[in-house]
Amino acid sequence: MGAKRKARPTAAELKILNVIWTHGPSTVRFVNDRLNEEKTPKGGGRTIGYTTTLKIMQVMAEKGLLERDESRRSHLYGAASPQHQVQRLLVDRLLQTAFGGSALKLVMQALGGHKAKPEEIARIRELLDRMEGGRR
Amino acid sequence: MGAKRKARPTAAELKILNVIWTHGPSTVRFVNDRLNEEKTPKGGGRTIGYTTTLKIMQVMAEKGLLERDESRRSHLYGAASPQHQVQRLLVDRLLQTAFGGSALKLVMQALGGHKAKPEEIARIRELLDRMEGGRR
DNA sequence: GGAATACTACGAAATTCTTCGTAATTTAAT
DNA sequence: ATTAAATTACGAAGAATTTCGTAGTATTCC
Repeated sequence: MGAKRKARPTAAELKILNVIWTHGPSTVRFVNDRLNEEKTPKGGGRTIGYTTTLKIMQVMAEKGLLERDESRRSHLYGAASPQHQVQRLLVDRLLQTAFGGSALKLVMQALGGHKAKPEEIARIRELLDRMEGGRR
Repeated sequence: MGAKRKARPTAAELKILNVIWTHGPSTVRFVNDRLNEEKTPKGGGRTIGYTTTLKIMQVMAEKGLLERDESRRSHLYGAASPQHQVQRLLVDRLLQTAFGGSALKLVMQALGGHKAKPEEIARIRELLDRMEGGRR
């Protein structure tokens, strides 16, 4: 057992995880560049310092959110848990803290505020069918 | 100007909001009692101090999350925003930070991990029907 | 080799969140 | 009226998060 705690990623940590989930194991430099190339529609176009990203990623490795490969000069950090697992954790957390455990209400909120594409709606219907039918 | 809109409630603040959403405008004493009467199935049954709850609620009033009625000796705190509005905010935030804006994926996660009751599934179908413009 | 470059390690400041202790004030009890 | 109880105000400590600066170490380039 190494890093199996229920570490909940913070906002900054999630941004980093998103980069790594998208691009795979990455160096600090790469992640920092991705974070900074985001457009800032609002005035605050502040760039994140390299050592800031470094530090957070080091902390994440300690927490068990990332795994570090030190075999090369520039360490490679990979996600310790797959994206869907962390998403599940966050959804469950939100479910408990803000929706009293009612997945239905959460779903209604998620769908209610966005005009889902017909295709998405179809996908959800399929999911519902499968859940109901019990076969799969 | 004093009450800022964008205020996102923290974990502790959300617990307080849940009490107030459920019971309506409440005193600090009442909220604190509700928070402490929760059973802690696991070891850490530590009680929250009265002044802790008081302080957080005062801060929440400053942030604009709660509104305070000082007409009586024991101040009454009410929610500044309806539950659904805050839920929407939190869902949107999660959508952006962890699901890349895809409501579909969030919904799949929310539904995937829970055996929804047939009734809930039916409700969601209704919602989908309405989203598609009533016809189908 | 020596200078410039790139990266990690370390520590600490700044912020926010959470927690209380203490003092002051008001209400209730005796 | 005095004492006791309850409540608010204030401030501050502790913890977690986010931010860097500086120093040290390795790599690359004349």
